[in-house]
Amino acid sequence: MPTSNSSSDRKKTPVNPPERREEILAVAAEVFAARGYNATTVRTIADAAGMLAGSLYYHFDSKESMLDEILSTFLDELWARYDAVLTAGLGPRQTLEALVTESFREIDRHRCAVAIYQREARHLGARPHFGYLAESQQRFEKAWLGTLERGVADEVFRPDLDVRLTYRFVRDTVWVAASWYRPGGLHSPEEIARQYLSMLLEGIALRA
Amino acid sequence: MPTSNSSSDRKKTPVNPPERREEILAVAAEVFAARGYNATTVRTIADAAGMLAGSLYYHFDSKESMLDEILSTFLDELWARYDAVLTAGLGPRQTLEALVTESFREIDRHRCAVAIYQREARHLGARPHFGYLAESQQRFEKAWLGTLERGVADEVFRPDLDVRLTYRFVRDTVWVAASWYRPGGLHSPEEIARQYLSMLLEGIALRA
Amino acid sequence: MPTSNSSSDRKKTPVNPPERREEILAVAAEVFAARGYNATTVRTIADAAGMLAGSLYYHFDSKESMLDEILSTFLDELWARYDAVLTAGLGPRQTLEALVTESFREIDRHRCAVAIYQREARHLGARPHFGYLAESQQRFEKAWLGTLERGVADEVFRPDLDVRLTYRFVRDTVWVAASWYRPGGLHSPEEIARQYLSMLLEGIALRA
Amino acid sequence: MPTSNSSSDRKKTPVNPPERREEILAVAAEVFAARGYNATTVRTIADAAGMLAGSLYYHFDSKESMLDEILSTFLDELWARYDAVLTAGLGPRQTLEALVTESFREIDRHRCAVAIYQREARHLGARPHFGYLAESQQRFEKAWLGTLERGVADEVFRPDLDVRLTYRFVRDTVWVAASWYRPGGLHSPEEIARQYLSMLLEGIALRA
DNA sequence: GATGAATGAGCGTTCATTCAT
DNA sequence: TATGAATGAACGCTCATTCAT
Repeated sequence: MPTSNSSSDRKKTPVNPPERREEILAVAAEVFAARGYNATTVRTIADAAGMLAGSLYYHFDSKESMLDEILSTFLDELWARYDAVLTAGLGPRQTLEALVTESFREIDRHRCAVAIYQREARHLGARPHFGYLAESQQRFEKAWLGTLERGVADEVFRPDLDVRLTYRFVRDTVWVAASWYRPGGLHSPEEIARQYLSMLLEGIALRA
Repeated sequence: MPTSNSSSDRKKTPVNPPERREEILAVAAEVFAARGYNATTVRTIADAAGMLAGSLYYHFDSKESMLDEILSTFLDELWARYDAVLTAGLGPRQTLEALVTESFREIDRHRCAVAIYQREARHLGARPHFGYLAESQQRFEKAWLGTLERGVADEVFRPDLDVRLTYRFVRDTVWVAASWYRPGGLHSPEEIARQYLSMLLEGIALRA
Repeated sequence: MPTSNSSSDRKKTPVNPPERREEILAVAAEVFAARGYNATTVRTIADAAGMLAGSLYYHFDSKESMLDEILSTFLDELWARYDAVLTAGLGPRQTLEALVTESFREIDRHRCAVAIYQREARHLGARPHFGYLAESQQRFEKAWLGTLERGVADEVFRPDLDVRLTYRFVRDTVWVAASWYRPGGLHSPEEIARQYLSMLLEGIALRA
Repeated sequence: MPTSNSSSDRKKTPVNPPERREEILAVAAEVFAARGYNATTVRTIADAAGMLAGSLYYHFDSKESMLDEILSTFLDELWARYDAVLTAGLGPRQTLEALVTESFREIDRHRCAVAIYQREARHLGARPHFGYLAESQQRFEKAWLGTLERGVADEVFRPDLDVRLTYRFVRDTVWVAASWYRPGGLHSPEEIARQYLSMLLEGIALRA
């Protein structure tokens, strides 16, 4: 189908300026993820983008606005996927599986943004402009905790589960994966999700 | 009564220097953990320690040397405990249980150091002076990976386990706990370890 | 009617370039006067002129060259008027009255240029390119001082006058008026001149 | 009188640290007055104070806080003197004379601050932190305008006076003097005041 | 004539560090 | 032991200016 082909081409050939912004943003995300936001200088970003520090300010208002755009773009997409899962009318186990899978997929697509989020969300959430980070955190907790609780109520998860503790364990394991995951490596996001879900649901002990 | 005298002196007049050092170090660990090493100024540490920034340099060579001492003290103690477990001749499941338990205990004792380690180890490991971080990382991997592999070989863990992936999941879940664990909270380290091990070994799904 | 036709064209299509220049110059003068030369960015001027900063450089060599043109245009006109007065063969009192009146008229016509001149002349005079500012200052002093001295010699001004001091007082009062004068306000330039001359010549005290 | 002598000495010998602040402030005022606040770099101030730019921040929060301290110190003193005059129960002519004299004295004491005030007050007044500048401006107008109006009512000033215009003329002449006055020059502040008052009250025209 | 994108110098400010007292 | 004052490098950012299109 040549039509869909040319439509995807349109996104890859550098026809229009807006792409420069996103190039810079990708570079910035990479550096923020590698060294931390505070430890990253705008000169480092500019170097990596092949320009001078001052030139960044033609495209962005500030270093912080780059961070903002990286994080909010990521969260917007994440929540689009999560909401699709949460409104699909799945049972608790299927919901859990879908959330885990989407999470690892998101790490695949936005590895840097996730890593930055992990590192900076807590202290950034305090600043008024980044209030959406704290909000997201709460929606997140509600989604996961609710799913676990529903699973216990529906008797698909163990009745003796400490759901708060379990929520934390799961949340951490999933997201921290951004710190070691490399796209194009041995495991696809779906494979990682499958492995993790197997461990989480069935445990690692061999059954008698 | 000379006993009570010397005891009250200890709090008012600086009898023995080592204590001042450790006070400062504890304060430094607290703020490093809260705000990140780079985002922490020596003035913040000094303020919290009730002195001026310059005065810290009587006790320490540099900001980095404080970080160094915090991390190496923690790792020394961690490895003392780990080595005790690893040389105790336990089976793989008991070894795993003991390592998890010791890890949560270590988080309880050195919460700040663990949090700092999590945040900074990767990029610090590159600097020659902090080579011991990378070394520790490797010993760590060997201990956990070996235990998992031994468990699979001994048929106490599932044969279909991807041990590398499992290692990463376990390592992350355990150590990231430092970011939310609060000493003196609802759960003791041992309780948290028990809950996590139950989840890890048996899974969260309800058995038929 | 070709006349009205060409007259309306002049406002819509850019027939002759010189007009664009002067539009920009007027805009620049306005913002230089309002915020000071140094505090004015070329972007501010360009915004107000409805173009991008870089585009200004098609019309002008530099920000400084705009300032230069504003000030020299103003001084050229000022001196044309002053010279007309000074060569008219008037007595000292009439000369003084005419200079004061022409000065307030000039403020009316070139308010911004006068305000800029007030603010920047002193430190600009040092730069070689703006030498004409210092020259103008000297011709200015000669004209006013000479008139005052002639007035004392001719016994139309008080013999106990400190002419240097009087010169400064008069000069300052006249030119600083540019900072509060608004064209089209309550008082015409001639009315202001009349009031000031009345005060200057007769004093404000009520005579017995 | 040795007592008054030693008391003035106490201000010149550099005994205590607070004086460093004021040295820097004096230097900053000098440079602000000479080149304008915006055009002055902190490096210029630091150079003139014999230190590096960063060192200024040990003594002051910011460049703006230096400006603030310069202006508010000046205004505090000015208003102390003005209030003394205004509450002394003098007649309008004596009040006018006293205000003019105090103003020139203030120029003598705080020449730089006055020059800075002249240049920057208008646009600074807009910023909330410098609201006191606008307030001062209003008190100022009230004091002078009131005195002139009282003088007209009491028939010591001419009945045909446009008091608003006269106020502006007087205000400008007095304060702009800061731009040419040099302490220790030919004329004392009192002498300048006497000359200006003579001109203002009696006029410069020779009486028949 | 004007734009979009970049340059490079310099700005106000921060901060780890030093050192005489 | 601790302080007060300074250093100097680097930081985020601004801005006059350039230039291919």
